[in-house]
Amino acid sequence: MFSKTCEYAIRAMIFIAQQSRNGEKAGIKLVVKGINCPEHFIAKILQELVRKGLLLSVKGPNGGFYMEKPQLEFSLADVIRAVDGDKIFSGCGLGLAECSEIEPCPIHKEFKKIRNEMQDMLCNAKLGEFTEQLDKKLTFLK
Amino acid sequence: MFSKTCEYAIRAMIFIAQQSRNGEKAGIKLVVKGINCPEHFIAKILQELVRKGLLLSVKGPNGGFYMEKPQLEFSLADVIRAVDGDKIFSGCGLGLAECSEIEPCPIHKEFKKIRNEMQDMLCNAKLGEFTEQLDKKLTFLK
DNA sequence: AAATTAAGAGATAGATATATCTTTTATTAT
DNA sequence: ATAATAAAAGATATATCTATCTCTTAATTT
Repeated sequence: MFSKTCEYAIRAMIFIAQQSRNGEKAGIKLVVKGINCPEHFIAKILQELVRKGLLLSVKGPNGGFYMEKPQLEFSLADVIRAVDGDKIFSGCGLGLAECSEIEPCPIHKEFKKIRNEMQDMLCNAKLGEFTEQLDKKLTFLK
Repeated sequence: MFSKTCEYAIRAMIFIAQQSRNGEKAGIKLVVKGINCPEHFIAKILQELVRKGLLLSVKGPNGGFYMEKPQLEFSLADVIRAVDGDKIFSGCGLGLAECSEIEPCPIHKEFKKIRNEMQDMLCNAKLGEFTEQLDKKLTFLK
């Protein structure tokens, strides 16, 4: 569904959101421990997300990645769009370049319905929303 | 969503189903014209689908790919499973190996719902079902 | 039987995604 | 100021996906 990059990104962002809501910054090694992923790879991804403003960071001792109110309001859809672009939300299921209402592929309508549901779900899922269930160990990131 | 391989496979299979229902075999060049894809690449894919029994073929003059009743009954889900495996139907949205009801990722439930809808849709879409709308040029494969 | 046609099979090439390594820059603490 | 820390950046390696090429095998037509 999503690229590996995007999966790591979502998990890391939810993890960092959790840490941030609990008043902590997360260094890269803590992120790796928290979501179980390759260190250098997630580092690259987080760099990109910082550059795009979805995430904050500070260098040096006690540095790390963190979020403030505005970042905690970003949705999973925002993360996905930043990493994978929006082809998952808008592209044709059968890969047709010209697929549209006017020139639809055979599953255009059905696909659109499901994609819209997915998009709604992902747009409504804010990064800061997952903290409690994670703290209570009702859900997991690794 | 699906791999390029899978997109080509679905389009080719729907195209061949259309030809078959209209009493024709489709050679590889006709398939390429019908769905606009790389010739050698789709050839490989169709080989595989023949091997797996989702498609029939004959060599030599007037040969080509075709389907009979049983093949026309296969669903898009069958094609997808043959090409991409069933990770799309069963894998965790965030890539967790152990994700399950017992140890769910934060979006397990929501994802499952959408995936199930997609699976239903793809299981109910039989290859032989698209012929009429394609013949009438209400839908398109390229 | 010979020539032609078209799929099957295997090998190779190119592009993209995934992962790792090294060096640099910014921040903090001493 | 200096040393230590941690992210940023750039370069490189590996794997997988996508695409192409060549040769072989099977079937048909003449």
